[in-house]
Amino acid sequence: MVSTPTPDKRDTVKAHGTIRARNVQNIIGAAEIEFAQRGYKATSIQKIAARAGLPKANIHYYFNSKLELYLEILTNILRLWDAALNELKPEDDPATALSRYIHAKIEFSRRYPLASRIFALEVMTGGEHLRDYYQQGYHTWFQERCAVLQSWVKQGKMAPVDPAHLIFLLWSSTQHYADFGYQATAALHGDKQPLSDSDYQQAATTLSTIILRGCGITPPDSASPGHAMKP
Amino acid sequence: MVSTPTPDKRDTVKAHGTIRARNVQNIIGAAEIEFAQRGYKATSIQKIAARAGLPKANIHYYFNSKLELYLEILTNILRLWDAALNELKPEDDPATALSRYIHAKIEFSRRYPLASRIFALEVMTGGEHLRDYYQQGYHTWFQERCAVLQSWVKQGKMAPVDPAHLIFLLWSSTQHYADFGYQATAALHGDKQPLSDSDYQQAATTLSTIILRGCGITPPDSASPGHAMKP
DNA sequence: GTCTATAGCCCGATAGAC
DNA sequence: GTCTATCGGGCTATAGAC
Repeated sequence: MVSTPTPDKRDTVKAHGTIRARNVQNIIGAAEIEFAQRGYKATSIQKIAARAGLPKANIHYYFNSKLELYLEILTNILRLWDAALNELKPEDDPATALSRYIHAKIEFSRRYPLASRIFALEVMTGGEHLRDYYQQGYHTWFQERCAVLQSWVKQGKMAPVDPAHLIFLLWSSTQHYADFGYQATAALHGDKQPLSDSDYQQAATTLSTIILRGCGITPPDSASPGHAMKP
Repeated sequence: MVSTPTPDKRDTVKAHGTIRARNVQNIIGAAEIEFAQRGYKATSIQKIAARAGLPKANIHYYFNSKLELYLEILTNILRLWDAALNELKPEDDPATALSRYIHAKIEFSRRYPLASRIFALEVMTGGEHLRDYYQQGYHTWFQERCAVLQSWVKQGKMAPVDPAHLIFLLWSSTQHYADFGYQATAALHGDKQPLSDSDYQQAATTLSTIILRGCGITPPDSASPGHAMKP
């Protein structure tokens, strides 16, 4: 899920970097599982090494420290994280744009629950390693995203709702299926069988239905095209 | 926030238990802060003792192990956690019942963010200490709660939506302000000033508006009493 | 590039003086 | 009831043989 870190000794060895790349990927994959299961501090390099099938000193060979490995993973998550929201534009039709956004986020929860959980654990434990990220223009970026939703309200495309809290609603309701997947499974199925594809589909359509109607938007594929909306 | 654990030596000392009770409360309060900040495994007894202003051996005097102290706190949270949802009854008017539920959960996030975060961290890291709780009738309890919402649908009190996913939506959207409070603060205010009372009010009214309208329910205090609803 | 051995630290838990 | 001292163990990180 990431490019190779600082290359070294390009000349002495054959060095197409294939061994390095393979090991780095292996370590990152194992680390994602472990960090998602316990959070940064409670995860030991020993466990990561065991999952990767390597002696733990090898982790230190590719990543100078536990923190460096963690930041490598966390930074990659952040890069992906806000991409979806950036695609919302003032000229969009909110019916299709919001519905697509909800389905995309649910799909993200289904496919990359580890990334979602690593991010959530980081935020919930104080976001110590996100301080720079949040202080470098995050507030203004968020305001710009709110402005897009606000422009839909002004154009009469949706009912007047607080854009910031609507965004929080979109985030929380969709990420719930990754972050609280264990609870959702226990509630829905009781047993250990994980959430099925149809569970995720049902989640996406239910959320779309409620949130779009809640914003006074007629769903794109809905049956009743003439549902009224208050100014 | 809890009763005293196993009492001992009731006879030899004066023993109104006032010293014990005070120390236990002090330790639990400090432990809640620490567990909420880092999760169970990453929290050390040393940190708890430091925050409580005691030598760490004293924690072991009142609680035999770190796990016992943690379970004491976690169990108390669980006791409170589902009380609000249990108050929803088939004969209720969903407009007032759901609105009240949303406001109550937001208020809970505002007043007890530590409890919410401890619970969330526990679930997200696999719920190792919740296994008994989830396996002892949790599934059937959840189904009963869904049945209440389903009865509202059948009575024509609200639009047909999947009750389970509606409950997930209610949980996730309200707990978001406790669990992701740090992110919400960064997004709304940029600076370090925490979420204000008016932020929580705005959250509650926005969520109520969207979710109730999304379920085809006319808000209790709303202006238009005749808003139509699909069967 | 790989792996063993170990230094140096912090942890949970306990013993025992006061 | 309180607190110091300490044991045994797991941790991050590094040194150095192969």
